[in-house]
Amino acid sequence: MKGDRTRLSILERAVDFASLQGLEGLTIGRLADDLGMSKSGLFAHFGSKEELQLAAIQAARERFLSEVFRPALREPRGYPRLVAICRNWIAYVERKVFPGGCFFAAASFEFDGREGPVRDAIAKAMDSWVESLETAIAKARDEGHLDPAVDVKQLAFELNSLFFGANFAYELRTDRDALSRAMRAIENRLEAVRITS
Amino acid sequence: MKGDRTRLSILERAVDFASLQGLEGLTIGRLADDLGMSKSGLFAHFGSKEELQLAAIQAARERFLSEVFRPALREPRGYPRLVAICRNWIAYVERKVFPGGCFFAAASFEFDGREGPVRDAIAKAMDSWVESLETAIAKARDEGHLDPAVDVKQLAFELNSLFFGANFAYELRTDRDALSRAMRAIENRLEAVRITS
DNA sequence: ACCAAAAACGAACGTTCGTGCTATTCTACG
DNA sequence: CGTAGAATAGCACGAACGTTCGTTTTTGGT
Repeated sequence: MKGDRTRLSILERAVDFASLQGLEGLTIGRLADDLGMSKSGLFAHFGSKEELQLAAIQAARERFLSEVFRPALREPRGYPRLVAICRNWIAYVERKVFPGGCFFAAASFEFDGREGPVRDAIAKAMDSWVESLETAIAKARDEGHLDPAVDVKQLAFELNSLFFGANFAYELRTDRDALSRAMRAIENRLEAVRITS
Repeated sequence: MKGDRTRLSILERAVDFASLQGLEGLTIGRLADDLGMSKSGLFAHFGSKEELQLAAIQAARERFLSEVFRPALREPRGYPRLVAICRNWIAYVERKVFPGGCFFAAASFEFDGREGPVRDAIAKAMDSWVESLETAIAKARDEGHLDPAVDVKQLAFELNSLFFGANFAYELRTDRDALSRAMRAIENRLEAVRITS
């Protein structure tokens, strides 16, 4: 179906737009103009702005997974894979996978004070991401690469915080050193609980 | 002047609104309704929405300083003051000084992809905040409370990242443990470079 | 108590928003 | 090919947006 292809290309642009202007600032008229199509033609693909937002979140998730998470699965289980996830995250900001910086960091701070399905979808996506991080840490521990006493949730919290801090300093403050600083902090934190036999 | 009083009460509400709906989602009509005054009456105080946003940023800055930074000045210079700043930051999220979570974290991620005076004002406010953090660290080092070899910018980056991570987990994920986790990470990080004589 | 100045109001502007409808164009299968 | 059904366009709507303007109310010094 042609509609499916169109829908996908709409969502790709929608995700880019949203990373720059926010999910609420994402507007059907501007998006349609940018794609050279009519408001109503675009609108018909989703039926409501909320559905467009929800679809954009899923599309962003897909892009994120294929840029950050899935490539890391090529690395050996345990510590190497955990480090690869972190490295990929930093690279994902540097390569501007989303032109306005991390889509999910922006969406998280945009919707944390609101209610409704969009907020819930973002919260769910972030829960799933943090959970993946925790799983990667737990696997590294179970493989004997990390101190068995490591606090999995605590470490995942700290790594994720560093990701957000990196995105902030890189995007808003245009601090060129932000990403290397983040990577250094991550490596130090991981080395502290690493077991090298 | 009565106008000054009105202006201040407008800004207090504007800042609360913005922390919930974003600085762009902050709307003159809704704000006027909420305050029981007319759109045009409110508008006249600022002359444009952009001026309202800029004034709201300054008002938020004032609230932040008096809740987080200034109280810490009562603590002795050096390590105690640095820890007080961190503690106050965590408490400031817990006490919901801004009802939608940290105003500046939200504004940073909302405007990092944009251009113009509002973005610049936010960037300036954040530069100044990070600088204050760096100064507090440098003072603690100079007082002999921290390892003289401590990387000031690196440590400030990491502390700030943990603040953002705490706000994220507390507000979006409604993780009750987020703040204690952040505080634990901060304390561990500071203890690692502390000099106890 | 008066009166100029300051503050607030009410109505309207042009624009853009999301959303419905109906008509037209395209697409893909028989 | 032809044609049913999908895809897109066109147009209109009501609401909300920021903004302007002329008028009315309130304020505070004399």
